[in-house]
Amino acid sequence: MPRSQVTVGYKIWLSADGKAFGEGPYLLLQGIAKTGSLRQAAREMGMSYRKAWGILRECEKKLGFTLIERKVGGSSGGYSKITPSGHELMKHYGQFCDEIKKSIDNAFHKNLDAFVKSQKIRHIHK
Amino acid sequence: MPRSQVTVGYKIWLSADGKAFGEGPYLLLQGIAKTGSLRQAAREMGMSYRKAWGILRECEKKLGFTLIERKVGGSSGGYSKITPSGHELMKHYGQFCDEIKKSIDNAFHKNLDAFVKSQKIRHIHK
DNA sequence: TTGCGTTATTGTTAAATGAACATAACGAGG
DNA sequence: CCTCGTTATGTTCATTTAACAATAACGCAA
Repeated sequence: MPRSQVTVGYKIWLSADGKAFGEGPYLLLQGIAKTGSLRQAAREMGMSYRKAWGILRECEKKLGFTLIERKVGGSSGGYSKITPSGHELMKHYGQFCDEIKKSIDNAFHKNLDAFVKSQKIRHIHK
Repeated sequence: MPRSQVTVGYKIWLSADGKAFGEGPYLLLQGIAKTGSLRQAAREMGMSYRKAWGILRECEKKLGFTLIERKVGGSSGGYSKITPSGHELMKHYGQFCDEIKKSIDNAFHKNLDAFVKSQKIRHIHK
Protein backbone atom coordinates (compact mmCIF):
# COMPACT_ATOMS: atom_id res chain seq x y z
CA MET A 1 0.00 0.00 0.00
CA PRO A 2 1.55 3.30 -1.04
CA ARG A 3 1.93 6.06 1.46
CA SER A 4 -0.99 8.48 1.59
CA GLN A 5 -0.54 12.05 0.48
CA VAL A 6 1.44 14.31 2.78
CA THR A 7 -0.50 17.39 3.86
CA VAL A 8 -0.25 19.94 6.61
CA GLY A 9 -2.33 19.97 9.77
CA TYR A 10 -2.56 22.58 12.49
CA LYS A 11 -4.41 23.78 15.54
CA ILE A 12 -4.53 27.33 16.77
CA TRP A 13 -6.00 28.68 19.97
CA LEU A 14 -6.11 31.60 22.35
CA SER A 15 -4.13 30.95 25.48
CA ALA A 16 -4.81 32.32 28.97
CA ASP A 17 -4.09 29.99 31.88
CA GLY A 18 -3.80 27.27 29.25
CA LYS A 19 -5.96 26.76 26.20
CA ALA A 20 -8.82 29.21 26.48
CA PHE A 21 -10.52 29.35 23.08
CA GLY A 22 -10.16 27.45 19.83
CA GLU A 23 -12.02 25.88 16.97
CA GLY A 24 -14.26 23.67 19.12
CA PRO A 25 -15.70 26.54 21.18
CA TYR A 26 -15.94 28.62 18.01
CA LEU A 27 -18.08 26.01 16.27
CA LEU A 28 -20.18 25.64 19.40
CA LEU A 29 -20.87 29.36 19.48
CA GLN A 30 -21.86 29.24 15.82
CA GLY A 31 -24.31 26.45 16.63
CA ILE A 32 -25.74 28.41 19.53
CA ALA A 33 -26.15 31.51 17.37
CA LYS A 34 -28.05 29.37 14.91
CA THR A 35 -30.20 27.25 17.22
CA GLY A 36 -30.48 29.35 20.38
CA SER A 37 -29.61 26.31 22.51
CA LEU A 38 -26.37 24.82 23.78
CA ARG A 39 -27.93 21.38 23.79
CA GLN A 40 -29.02 21.56 20.16
CA ALA A 41 -25.68 23.04 19.10
CA ALA A 42 -23.87 20.15 20.75
CA ARG A 43 -26.20 17.60 19.20
CA GLU A 44 -25.66 18.99 15.70
CA MET A 45 -21.90 18.63 16.20
CA GLY A 46 -22.27 15.07 17.43
CA MET A 47 -20.98 16.18 20.83
CA SER A 48 -22.44 15.32 24.22
CA TYR A 49 -24.09 18.14 26.13
CA ARG A 50 -21.81 17.30 29.02
CA LYS A 51 -18.74 18.04 26.98
CA ALA A 52 -20.08 21.15 25.29
CA TRP A 53 -21.13 22.58 28.64
CA GLY A 54 -17.68 21.94 30.13
CA ILE A 55 -15.91 23.47 27.14
CA LEU A 56 -17.75 26.78 27.32
CA ARG A 57 -17.49 26.83 31.10
CA GLU A 58 -13.71 26.53 30.88
CA CYS A 59 -13.49 29.12 28.12
CA GLU A 60 -15.33 31.72 30.14
CA LYS A 61 -13.33 30.93 33.24
CA LYS A 62 -10.02 31.36 31.46
CA LEU A 63 -10.97 34.30 29.26
CA GLY A 64 -12.52 36.15 32.17
CA PHE A 65 -15.70 37.22 30.43
CA THR A 66 -18.93 35.46 29.54
CA LEU A 67 -19.62 34.12 26.06
CA ILE A 68 -23.24 33.07 26.42
CA GLU A 69 -26.19 34.30 28.41
CA ARG A 70 -28.13 31.43 29.95
CA LYS A 71 -31.83 31.14 30.68
CA VAL A 72 -33.08 28.17 32.70
CA GLY A 73 -36.75 27.10 32.70
CA GLY A 74 -39.74 28.52 30.91
CA SER A 75 -42.07 27.02 28.36
CA SER A 76 -39.26 26.27 25.96
CA GLY A 77 -37.10 24.93 28.76
CA GLY A 78 -34.57 27.70 28.43
CA TYR A 79 -32.04 29.00 25.96
CA SER A 80 -28.51 30.20 25.40
CA LYS A 81 -27.64 33.40 23.63
CA ILE A 82 -24.29 34.81 22.54
CA THR A 83 -23.19 37.88 24.50
CA PRO A 84 -21.89 41.01 22.73
CA SER A 85 -18.37 40.06 23.80
CA GLY A 86 -18.96 36.59 22.42
CA HIS A 87 -20.01 37.99 19.07
CA GLU A 88 -16.95 40.20 18.96
CA LEU A 89 -14.68 37.29 19.76
CA MET A 90 -16.27 35.11 17.07
CA LYS A 91 -15.82 37.82 14.50
CA HIS A 92 -12.17 38.54 15.27
CA TYR A 93 -11.22 34.90 15.78
CA GLY A 94 -12.88 33.96 12.49
CA GLN A 95 -10.98 36.59 10.56
CA PHE A 96 -7.79 35.60 12.33
CA CYS A 97 -8.17 31.94 11.37
CA ASP A 98 -9.04 32.74 7.78
CA GLU A 99 -5.82 34.69 7.43
CA ILE A 100 -3.76 31.96 9.06
CA LYS A 101 -5.22 29.31 6.79
CA LYS A 102 -4.13 31.25 3.73
CA SER A 103 -0.66 31.82 5.14
CA ILE A 104 -0.19 28.17 5.99
CA ASP A 105 -1.37 27.00 2.59
CA ASN A 106 1.01 29.44 0.92
CA ALA A 107 3.97 28.55 3.10
CA PHE A 108 3.36 24.83 2.69
CA HIS A 109 3.26 25.11 -1.05
CA LYS A 110 6.33 27.32 -1.07
CA ASN A 111 8.50 25.31 1.32
CA LEU A 112 7.36 21.71 1.45
CA ASP A 113 5.13 20.77 -1.45
CA ALA A 114 7.92 20.10 -3.94
CA PHE A 115 9.98 18.19 -1.37
CA VAL A 116 7.29 15.78 -0.23
CA LYS A 117 6.28 15.08 -3.80
CA SER A 118 9.91 14.36 -4.72
CA GLN A 119 10.29 11.67 -2.06
CA LYS A 120 10.27 8.21 -3.52
CA ILE A 121 8.27 5.87 -1.40
CA ARG A 122 10.23 3.09 0.20
CA HIS A 123 8.57 0.26 1.99
CA ILE A 124 9.72 0.07 5.57
CA HIS A 125 9.10 -3.37 6.96
CA LYS A 126 7.77 -4.30 10.41
CA MET B 1 -6.61 37.11 40.87
CA PRO B 2 -6.78 38.90 37.54
CA ARG B 3 -6.87 36.94 34.34
CA SER B 4 -3.46 36.28 32.79
CA GLN B 5 -2.53 37.82 29.48
CA VAL B 6 -4.24 36.41 26.42
CA THR B 7 -1.80 35.13 23.82
CA VAL B 8 -1.95 32.81 20.85
CA GLY B 9 -0.79 29.19 20.80
CA TYR B 10 -0.49 26.76 17.92
CA LYS B 11 0.78 23.42 16.73
CA ILE B 12 1.61 22.52 13.18
CA TRP B 13 2.54 19.17 11.70
CA LEU B 14 2.86 17.14 8.54
CA SER B 15 0.03 14.71 8.13
CA ALA B 16 0.14 11.32 6.38
CA ASP B 17 -1.90 8.50 7.91
CA GLY B 18 -2.26 10.79 10.92
CA LYS B 19 0.37 13.04 12.45
CA ALA B 20 3.62 12.17 10.75
CA PHE B 21 6.12 14.91 11.65
CA GLY B 22 6.09 17.89 13.95
CA GLU B 23 8.10 19.88 16.42
CA GLY B 24 9.03 16.92 18.64
CA PRO B 25 10.63 14.87 15.88
CA TYR B 26 12.24 18.02 14.50
CA LEU B 27 13.96 18.75 17.82
CA LEU B 28 15.02 15.12 18.09
CA LEU B 29 16.64 15.27 14.67
CA GLN B 30 18.45 18.44 15.67
CA GLY B 31 19.78 16.65 18.74
CA ILE B 32 20.91 13.69 16.67
CA ALA B 33 22.65 15.96 14.19
CA LYS B 34 24.47 17.52 17.11
CA THR B 35 25.32 14.44 19.20
CA GLY B 36 25.34 11.60 16.68
CA SER B 37 23.19 9.50 18.98
CA LEU B 38 19.46 9.06 19.46
CA ARG B 39 20.00 8.18 23.10
CA GLN B 40 21.96 11.35 23.83
CA ALA B 41 19.50 13.49 21.87
CA ALA B 42 16.63 12.11 23.93
CA ARG B 43 18.50 12.61 27.17
CA GLU B 44 19.25 16.25 26.36
CA MET B 45 15.53 16.81 25.79
CA GLY B 46 14.61 15.10 29.04
CA MET B 47 12.89 12.36 27.09
CA SER B 48 13.23 8.61 27.57
CA TYR B 49 15.07 6.72 24.87
CA ARG B 50 12.08 4.42 24.56
CA LYS B 51 9.80 7.30 23.64
CA ALA B 52 12.24 9.01 21.30
CA TRP B 53 12.82 5.76 19.48
CA GLY B 54 9.08 5.20 19.05
CA ILE B 55 8.52 8.73 17.78
CA LEU B 56 11.06 8.45 15.00
CA ARG B 57 9.90 4.94 14.15
CA GLU B 58 6.34 6.21 13.64
CA CYS B 59 7.52 9.20 11.64
CA GLU B 60 9.43 7.05 9.21
CA LYS B 61 6.57 4.59 8.92
CA LYS B 62 4.07 7.30 8.08
CA LEU B 63 6.30 9.44 5.90
CA GLY B 64 7.50 6.42 3.94
CA PHE B 65 11.19 7.25 3.97
CA THR B 66 13.95 6.94 6.54
CA LEU B 67 15.11 9.91 8.61
CA ILE B 68 18.10 8.39 10.36
CA GLU B 69 20.66 5.76 9.49
CA ARG B 70 21.31 3.41 12.40
CA LYS B 71 24.45 1.61 13.38
CA VAL B 72 24.35 -1.01 16.14
CA GLY B 73 27.46 -2.19 17.97
CA GLY B 74 31.07 -1.25 17.62
CA SER B 75 33.49 0.35 20.00
CA SER B 76 31.28 3.38 20.51
CA GLY B 77 28.18 1.23 20.87
CA GLY B 78 26.66 2.57 17.69
CA TYR B 79 25.30 5.80 16.32
CA SER B 80 22.46 7.50 14.50
CA LYS B 81 22.98 9.80 11.57
CA ILE B 82 20.53 11.96 9.66
CA THR B 83 19.85 10.75 6.13
CA PRO B 84 19.95 13.16 3.15
CA SER B 85 16.13 13.07 3.07
CA GLY B 86 16.10 13.83 6.77
CA HIS B 87 18.31 16.85 6.31
CA GLU B 88 16.11 18.10 3.50
CA LEU B 89 13.01 17.69 5.61
CA MET B 90 14.57 19.53 8.54
CA LYS B 91 15.56 22.41 6.32
CA HIS B 92 12.20 22.82 4.63
CA TYR B 93 10.18 22.23 7.77
CA GLY B 94 12.27 24.76 9.65
CA GLN B 95 11.78 27.44 7.04
CA PHE B 96 8.09 26.61 6.88
CA CYS B 97 7.64 27.02 10.65
CA ASP B 98 9.59 30.27 10.72
CA GLU B 99 7.27 31.76 8.13
CA ILE B 100 4.18 30.54 9.92
CA LYS B 101 5.32 32.02 13.20
CA LYS B 102 5.66 35.44 11.62
CA SER B 103 2.26 35.18 9.94
CA ILE B 104 0.54 34.15 13.14
CA ASP B 105 2.13 36.94 15.15
CA ASN B 106 1.08 39.47 12.52
CA ALA B 107 -2.46 38.18 12.21
CA PHE B 108 -2.90 38.03 15.98
CA HIS B 109 -1.79 41.59 16.39
CA LYS B 110 -3.98 42.71 13.51
CA ASN B 111 -7.17 40.88 14.43
CA LEU B 112 -7.23 40.08 18.12
CA ASP B 113 -4.76 42.13 20.10
CA ALA B 114 -6.96 45.18 20.43
CA PHE B 115 -10.03 43.12 21.27
CA VAL B 116 -8.52 41.04 24.06
CA LYS B 117 -6.97 44.11 25.61
CA SER B 118 -10.33 45.91 25.54
CA GLN B 119 -12.14 43.20 27.50
CA LYS B 120 -12.86 44.19 31.04
CA ILE B 121 -12.22 41.37 33.41
CA ARG B 122 -15.26 40.13 35.25
CA HIS B 123 -14.98 37.67 38.08
CA ILE B 124 -16.97 34.56 37.28
CA HIS B 125 -17.73 32.69 40.44
CA LYS B 126 -17.51 28.93 40.97
C1' DT C 1 -50.17 21.92 40.03
C1' DT C 2 -48.17 19.13 36.63
C1' DG C 3 -45.38 18.44 32.37
C1' DC C 4 -41.74 19.64 29.42
C1' DG C 5 -37.21 20.86 27.59
C1' DT C 6 -33.50 23.29 28.73
C1' DT C 7 -29.45 24.53 31.70
C1' DA C 8 -26.43 22.95 35.62
C1' DT C 9 -23.61 19.56 37.99
C1' DT C 10 -21.59 15.48 39.62
C1' DG C 11 -20.08 10.78 39.31
C1' DT C 12 -18.48 6.60 36.91
C1' DT C 13 -16.32 4.09 33.30
C1' DA C 14 -13.48 3.46 29.36
C1' DA C 15 -9.76 4.69 26.39
C1' DA C 16 -5.67 6.83 25.09
C1' DT C 17 -1.34 8.54 26.39
C1' DG C 18 2.93 8.60 28.80
C1' DA C 19 6.49 6.95 32.26
C1' DA C 20 9.33 3.40 34.11
C1' DC C 21 11.56 -0.79 33.86
C1' DA C 22 13.67 -4.83 31.86
C1' DT C 23 16.17 -7.32 28.38
C1' DA C 24 18.26 -8.71 24.02
C1' DA C 25 21.37 -7.97 19.98
C1' DC C 26 25.18 -5.95 18.04
C1' DG C 27 30.20 -5.27 17.00
C1' DA C 28 34.72 -2.86 17.42
C1' DG C 29 38.53 -2.96 20.59
C1' DG C 30 41.19 -4.41 24.51
C1' DC D 1 36.53 -13.87 25.04
C1' DC D 2 34.80 -9.97 27.42
C1' DT D 3 33.39 -5.16 27.99
C1' DC D 4 30.86 -1.19 26.79
C1' DG D 5 27.45 2.03 24.88
C1' DT D 6 24.20 2.08 21.53
C1' DT D 7 19.99 0.49 19.00
C1' DA D 8 15.74 -2.39 19.36
C1' DT D 9 11.57 -4.00 21.67
C1' DG D 10 8.29 -5.73 25.01
C1' DT D 11 5.76 -5.17 29.45
C1' DT D 12 3.71 -3.10 33.26
C1' DC D 13 1.95 0.67 35.80
C1' DA D 14 0.35 5.43 36.43
C1' DT D 15 -1.71 9.49 34.68
C1' DT D 16 -4.50 12.11 31.91
C1' DT D 17 -8.24 12.62 28.88
C1' DA D 18 -12.52 11.49 26.75
C1' DA D 19 -17.07 9.29 26.74
C1' DC D 20 -21.21 7.97 29.14
C1' DA D 21 -24.87 8.03 32.70
C1' DA D 22 -27.71 10.11 36.06
C1' DT D 23 -29.91 13.67 38.67
C1' DA D 24 -31.33 18.29 40.18
C1' DA D 25 -33.20 22.99 39.30
C1' DC D 26 -35.83 26.09 36.79
C1' DG D 27 -40.05 28.52 35.04
C1' DC D 28 -43.62 29.13 31.63
C1' DA D 29 -47.91 27.11 29.90
C1' DA D 30 -51.64 24.18 29.94
